[in-house]
Amino acid sequence: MSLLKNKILVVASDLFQTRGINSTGVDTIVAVAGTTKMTLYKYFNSKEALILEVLAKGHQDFQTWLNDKLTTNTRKPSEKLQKLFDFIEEWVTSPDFRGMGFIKASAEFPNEENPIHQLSSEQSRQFKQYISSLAVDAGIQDADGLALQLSLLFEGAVQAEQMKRGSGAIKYAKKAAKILIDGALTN
Amino acid sequence: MSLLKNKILVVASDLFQTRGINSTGVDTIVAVAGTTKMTLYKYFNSKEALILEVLAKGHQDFQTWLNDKLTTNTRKPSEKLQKLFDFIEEWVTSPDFRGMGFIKASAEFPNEENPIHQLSSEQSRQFKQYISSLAVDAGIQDADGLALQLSLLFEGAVQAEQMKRGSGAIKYAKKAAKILIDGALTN
DNA sequence: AATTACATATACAGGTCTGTATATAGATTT
DNA sequence: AAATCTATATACAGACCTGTATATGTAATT
Repeated sequence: MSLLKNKILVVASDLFQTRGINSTGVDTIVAVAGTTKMTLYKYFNSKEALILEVLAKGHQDFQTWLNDKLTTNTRKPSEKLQKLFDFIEEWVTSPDFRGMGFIKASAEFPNEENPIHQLSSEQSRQFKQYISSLAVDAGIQDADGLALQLSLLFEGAVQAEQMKRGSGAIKYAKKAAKILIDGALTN
Repeated sequence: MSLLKNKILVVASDLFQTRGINSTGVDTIVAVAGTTKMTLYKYFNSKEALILEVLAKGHQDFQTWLNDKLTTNTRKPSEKLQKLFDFIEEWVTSPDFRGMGFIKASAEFPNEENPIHQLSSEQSRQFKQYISSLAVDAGIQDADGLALQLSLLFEGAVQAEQMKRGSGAIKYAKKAAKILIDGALTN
């Protein structure tokens, strides 16, 4: 991928998260990225296409990062589930944390027929599915149910952290997750 | 309050939730409300002032509704806490449900210095405080901690329901809430 | 009947937005 | 040296946005 294209994606992602998607014009993006609109529209057919790529990249980066963390630092399958929120905490409390793309995007584009909303919804589904696979490996019966509950805690904590940095919500999300996981494991 | 002003508030609230705040122009609002911009700007100094009033009214209506439900249908303090998510489920699954105002608003206005963001943040804090007071009455030690966890579940479920109607997230949020509450009560 | 209060109708100023058109500069390749 | 590729610089069309100015209508009150 072109260096410039990547720069545009990185800058756009940051601006979307910190200022909102609709509030961020392409003029601002190219100014911060140090390029021009002509170049942006060479790599992206429209602003919507740019948004979709930003979302896709953000989700992919997060999933890759999380999966690497889990496979590198755990051995037993049940361990993955229990350490999940440790890594999520690491991610949320990092200074670079800017929120979860699909959460904000779905709020800014509430219409269910909007492509951006649909991608957000799909990413949320995939993340839940990923947690569910961890739960299945850990031998949990209602894996989808637990995955849904954990993803609620996750999305709630990210939401809280987006609303007020340093809220400490993730600490309590972690505690709640532990209770729910332990309960599901002993059943 | 003037009938027209109320009509504008109701229409604006609905449009903000279903199409997004930034994507909804005042022209659309007055067209749907069956009035004109002159009237709108007589009752509201600016679009921002309208947004703030819509948020305030939405939060007040919800809090009033919830509090009435709880005081009418419960006797013991601990009962309130346990029935909390029953009424939240009733609210979320109602056909009129359009999401929680402050969740979407904080996503569309991420800047912490923005008045709309600040009001959203304050409303989130107040709701958490309300749950905490229920927990205190129920004799729970770490009332604030449990309240935070329950509000995470709540915001996560609302987020999930906004993203995909009929996701059933609230059912599992309810189960998770029961586990957390029971655990906190027996400590 | 005249005044007052409220709402409508319409137009527009000034700004911002997306997306494109045109011309230019620099670097690499042939 | 000429051609090609990539990016820049700049301007602009067309649409939409907020907020206001002006003129008109209509109902209630005095």
